[in-house]
Amino acid sequence: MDSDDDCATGLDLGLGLGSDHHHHEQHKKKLIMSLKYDHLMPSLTLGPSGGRDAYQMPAAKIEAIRVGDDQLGDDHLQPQASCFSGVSSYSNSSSVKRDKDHLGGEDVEVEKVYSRVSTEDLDEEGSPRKKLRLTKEQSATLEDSFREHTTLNPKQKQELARKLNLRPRQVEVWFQNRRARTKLKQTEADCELLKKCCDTLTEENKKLKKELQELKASKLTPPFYMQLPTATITVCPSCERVCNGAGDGPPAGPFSIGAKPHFFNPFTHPSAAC
DNA sequence: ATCTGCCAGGCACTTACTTCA
DNA sequence: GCTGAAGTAAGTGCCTGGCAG
Repeated sequence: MDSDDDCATGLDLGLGLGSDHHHHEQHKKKLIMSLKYDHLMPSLTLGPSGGRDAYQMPAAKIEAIRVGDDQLGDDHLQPQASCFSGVSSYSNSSSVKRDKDHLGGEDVEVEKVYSRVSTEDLDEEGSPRKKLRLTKEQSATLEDSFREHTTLNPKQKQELARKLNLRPRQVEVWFQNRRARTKLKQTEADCELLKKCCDTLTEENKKLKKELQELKASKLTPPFYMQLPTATITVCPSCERVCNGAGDGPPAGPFSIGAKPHFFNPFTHPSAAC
C-alpha cells in the first residue's frame, strides 16, 4: 500500500490525497463520464476561457500557436527543462497544480515547479494527452532499476520518481510498459523457438515416413533369408539384422541370429532396438 | 466464519505522439 | 517537406487480492 511506504518516507498522508494512481483514477472515472467529451470541442485559443489553456494542448497545436504568439515563452511551455537539466523533454508544459503523487510538506513547492502534466491534472478538461520523451539518463536509470526488480513497491517508486524528477505515476507507467515489452519479446522468442521445433519435427517426420516406405518396400521383396522358417526368425527393422525369435543360442552365421527377438519401438528410440 | 464494498496494483488493449528512414 | 513504420508514454477497463466493517 502506498500509505505504508509514504509513511516510511516521512510523507504525510493525513491530507487524504491518497496514492498516485487508482485512488484518484476511480474518482476520475466518475468525473470522466460527464467530462470526457469536452476535449472534442475544438479550441485553439490560449486563453483561460472554459478552463482550457495552452498547457493542455497537444504539441502540434502549441507549436503552431507559438509561431505567432510569443506571449507564452518557453518558461511557460517547458518549465521543467528550464529548471532541471536532467528532465526529459515534454511536448508541452505542466500546469503547476499540485501533484497528487507527491505528498505533503516541503516537497510541494518543488513539485509545483517540475511536476508534469498528468491526467490527474488535466482530465477534467478532457484535453488531449501529452507526450513526453524520457531522457537517456532517465531511461538508463529506469532500466537499471528494472534489471534489479521488474516491479516496484511504492517506496521504491517514490524514490525513483524523486531521483528522476518524474511523477510516481510516470515511473509506474514506465514499468508497466517495460514489463509488457519484455513479455512481448519473450513471446516472440518462444514463438520462434516453437517454429524451429516444428520444423525439426516435420523434418524428422519426413525421414521416418521415408524409412517406413523403404521398410515396406523391402518387405515386398524379401531377401532369400526371409524364406527360412518364419516362425522363428524376425528382422530388426532398425539394423536389419536377422534375429531368431525362438532361439536361445548365440548368434550364428553371417546373419547373426540373435538369442532374443528384437522389438522395434520407434517411439522410444529409433536405434535403441539394437 | 462469511459476505460485501472499497482500494490498490497489475495486465491487456488501445490511443496519441515522437522519431526516423 | 511528406509519409509510413516503429517505438513508447499514457489512458482505459477489467481482474484480483487485501482489508475493514
